[in-house]
Amino acid sequence: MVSWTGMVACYAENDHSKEALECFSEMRNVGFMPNNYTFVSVLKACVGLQEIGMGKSIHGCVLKSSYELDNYVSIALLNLYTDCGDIRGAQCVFEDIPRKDVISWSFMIARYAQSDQSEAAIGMFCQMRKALVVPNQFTFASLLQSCASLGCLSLGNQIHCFVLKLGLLSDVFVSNALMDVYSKCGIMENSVTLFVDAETKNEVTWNTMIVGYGQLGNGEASLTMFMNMLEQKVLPNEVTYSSALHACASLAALDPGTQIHSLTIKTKFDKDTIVGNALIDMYGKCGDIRHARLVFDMMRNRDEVSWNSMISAYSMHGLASEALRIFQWMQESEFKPNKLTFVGVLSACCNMGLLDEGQAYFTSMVRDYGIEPCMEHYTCMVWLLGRLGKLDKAMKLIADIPFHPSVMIWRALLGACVIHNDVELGRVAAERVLEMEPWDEAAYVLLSNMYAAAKRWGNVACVRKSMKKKGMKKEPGLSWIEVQGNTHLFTVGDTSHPEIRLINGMLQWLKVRITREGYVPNCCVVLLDIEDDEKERLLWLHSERVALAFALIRTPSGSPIRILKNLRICADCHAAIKIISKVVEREIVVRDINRFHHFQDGVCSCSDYW
DNA sequence: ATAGGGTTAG
Repeated sequence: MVSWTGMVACYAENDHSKEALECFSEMRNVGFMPNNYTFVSVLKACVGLQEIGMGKSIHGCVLKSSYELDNYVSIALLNLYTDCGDIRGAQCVFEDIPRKDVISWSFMIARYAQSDQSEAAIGMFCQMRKALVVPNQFTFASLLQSCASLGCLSLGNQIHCFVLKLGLLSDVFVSNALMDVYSKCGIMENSVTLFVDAETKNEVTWNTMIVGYGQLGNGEASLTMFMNMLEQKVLPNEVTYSSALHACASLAALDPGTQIHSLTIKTKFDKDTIVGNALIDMYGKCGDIRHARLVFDMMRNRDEVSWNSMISAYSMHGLASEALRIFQWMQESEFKPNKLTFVGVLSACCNMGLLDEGQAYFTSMVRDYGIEPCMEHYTCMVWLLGRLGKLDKAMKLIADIPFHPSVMIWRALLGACVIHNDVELGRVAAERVLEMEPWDEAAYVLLSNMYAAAKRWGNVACVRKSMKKKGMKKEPGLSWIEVQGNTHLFTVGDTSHPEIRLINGMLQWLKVRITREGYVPNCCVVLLDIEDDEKERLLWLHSERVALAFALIRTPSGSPIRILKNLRICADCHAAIKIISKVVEREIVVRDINRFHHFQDGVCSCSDYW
């Protein structure tokens, strides 16, 4: 009997699952009784072959055998059930274990945590404590994972104390998991403390910090962590690279992003699907749509995220036909469009004002793909209708939304009202926004702009007053560019730059040149109660123009210029930059709060619809 | 005699 068992075990251990199963059935045919070790080995082979049915029949054998459910066999069974997604089956096996030890408890907690059943994982831990079983580092690592995904700080603190009491903080898995809890709860200070005090650090330790900062929107800190990690000679893995690229994307930092891309090529991590997806996203968000597409084309193993990222990237750049071509191609591939795919597709239509197409995709999404529209889909449709001036239809759509409209929906409607000067509806939209987010300064500013456009200066003053009462200020218009690794930031009428005299000279020259090409200042965009020549002067102080002038001085001729700004680009700057792109023969990319504009040869990729 | 469990990402 021992030799039969030894054979089954040997096969199972060495990845010969098929032979293990054959050996097991032969053993039974010749009438030998399997023991615990035989069961463990053959169950392992079943999991390896995904032979769930076989596994369950062996479970039957185990129950019939004279052995009481052994802890080793029970773990093998738990593994079998959870591996085929039958966590309830596993729970039943677990309940029948006569003497549950720390390993069986920890196993169940781990599997609940991994299958997104955080509450169940925590429930198991409570039962475990009632059963007076002492948890170990494995238990805590899993428990903390659930705690992190729930973002439950009070529980995290309790577990932290417990960990300290048991002296388990020195375990790198436990301290990593605890750091993650604090970062998911938004308390990076605590994560930093743990990070600094950690006895042992591995690449996961660093990744947890990089990801933590990234998810809290602190791209700079995330990138700094990444650079420190390189300095400390800790080897990055695919998680590191994808997260660092994500930070670059959030900062629209093309240079660091490109450098990290080279690092991934050197280390071969560029072949990783998730890193590839992060590269598409990074290039897209940094304004380099051609490289985004290049990465997409070179990818060996795309997943749905790759397709979605490419569609969204094109959409962000106003290249609706490219976005829709990728969507078409996706449908011909093995991947099925999901919710996020349609967010990309609809926003592509939205960015180009393709009303019929947008409506058709919206209908098809529900009818052909069975996807229930979510808030993002409705936001696209409201903006699509509203932007085209169909404000009543947009309003009707909002009324038809089966759930409570989010602040994004009202913001979209408000934006459309501003463009079409619908003061009354705009006021309603602004009120809704401010009900939900009383500190939304953009809503106040848009409302005030609308009143100003209608020359209702009394209302303007009123809005300004209520802002002042709350101690809120208008978000200043900012533009920035990256030149040789340095970021240069400009505000409206900025005179603080050391090279301001050169910049002003360049602006003067540009003004003369584009006036000769037919530029006429559009003073309507200056919403102040002042004279036209003063308005004209103010237009030339807009931050994007100052940034552009600086870029023309400080970047090599012929290279593309990338400008980032925090607000929507104004109509006059748009007109001016179009002509400038022709005069200076440069490609000028401007990313405003919503999207990218590619100016070249006197035209913009947005076809003047934005 | 011998066999079992864990963290990070789009």
